[in-house]
Amino acid sequence: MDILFEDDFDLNKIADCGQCFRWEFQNGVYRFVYREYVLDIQQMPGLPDHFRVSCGAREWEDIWKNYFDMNRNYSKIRNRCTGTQLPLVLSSVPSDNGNRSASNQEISSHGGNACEVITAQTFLDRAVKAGTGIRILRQDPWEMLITFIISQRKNIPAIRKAVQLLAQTYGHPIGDTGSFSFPLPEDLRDVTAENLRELGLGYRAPYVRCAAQRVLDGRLNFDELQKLPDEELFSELMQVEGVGKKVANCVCLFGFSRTARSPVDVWISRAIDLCGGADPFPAFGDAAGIVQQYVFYFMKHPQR
DNA sequence: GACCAGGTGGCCT
DNA sequence: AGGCCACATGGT
Repeated sequence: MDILFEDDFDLNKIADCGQCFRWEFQNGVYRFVYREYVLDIQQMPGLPDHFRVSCGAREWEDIWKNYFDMNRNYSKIRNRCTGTQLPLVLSSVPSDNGNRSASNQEISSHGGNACEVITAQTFLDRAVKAGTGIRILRQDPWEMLITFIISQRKNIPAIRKAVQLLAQTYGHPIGDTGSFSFPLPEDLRDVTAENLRELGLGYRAPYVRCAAQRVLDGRLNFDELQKLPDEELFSELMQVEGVGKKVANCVCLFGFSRTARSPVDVWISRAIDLCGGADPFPAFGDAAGIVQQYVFYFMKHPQR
């Protein structure tokens, strides 16, 4: 089935902005997995708004439209969040080191860093522009909890590998797609922390074991958590061993679609420093998490 | 072979 | 409340 998207939708950025670790890319086609569903999706060459998906209209409406957060207007949010007035804080950011002018190459080859001084708002505006096309996926809360527990002190390729291994080992094949489901708490009922260590999870293994146990014995109930306001949801998630502020906020944002939450990791922490030291994200209210995500992408792709 | 990665919990002032 | 530190492992 072919679809025309009117709003922001850049598959490269959606996949590569550090929110999702279960996508694959092959021959121009992206694959996403949600619970028992697998979607292959590709942008039609030369037609930026046209996409071809492997599912029919029914599955798109029932599953994937929600997964891709298609009921939210991202271009409107971008317009509302740029050009606003923040306190004037000057910061030096590395300037466009992706260009290939001879003089810049010379500077960087001698270890020097060309910098320019801009305001925090200019920095944020550039980040939003660079991240245009990102959408915050509505992923499975349990999968987000485990994934972001695993994510701590790992880089993104390592997270992808660990999550993939976890699915291959304790999930199950989905039809004949070659993809695997993410293991449910029941799938981990008889899996020990030692078993999980064998996957290379290191000190995170008992955290994953503990999270599964909390769901199995009813102390963690995702249907109940859905009903809680942001702050209470956040505190409940913080009760899980190995879940601190950052992971709890990631689960709120990516698993419960709480876009007012803005996780602070090492990259966002650097961005906050560039903005003068005060966290600028909460001021964006319900869009805080979305702006944060644009900035996270921008920090990792400064040349765009 | 350093250094770092979408951090957290515990212990110390 | 805030500053250190160990923690397991793999990517660059």
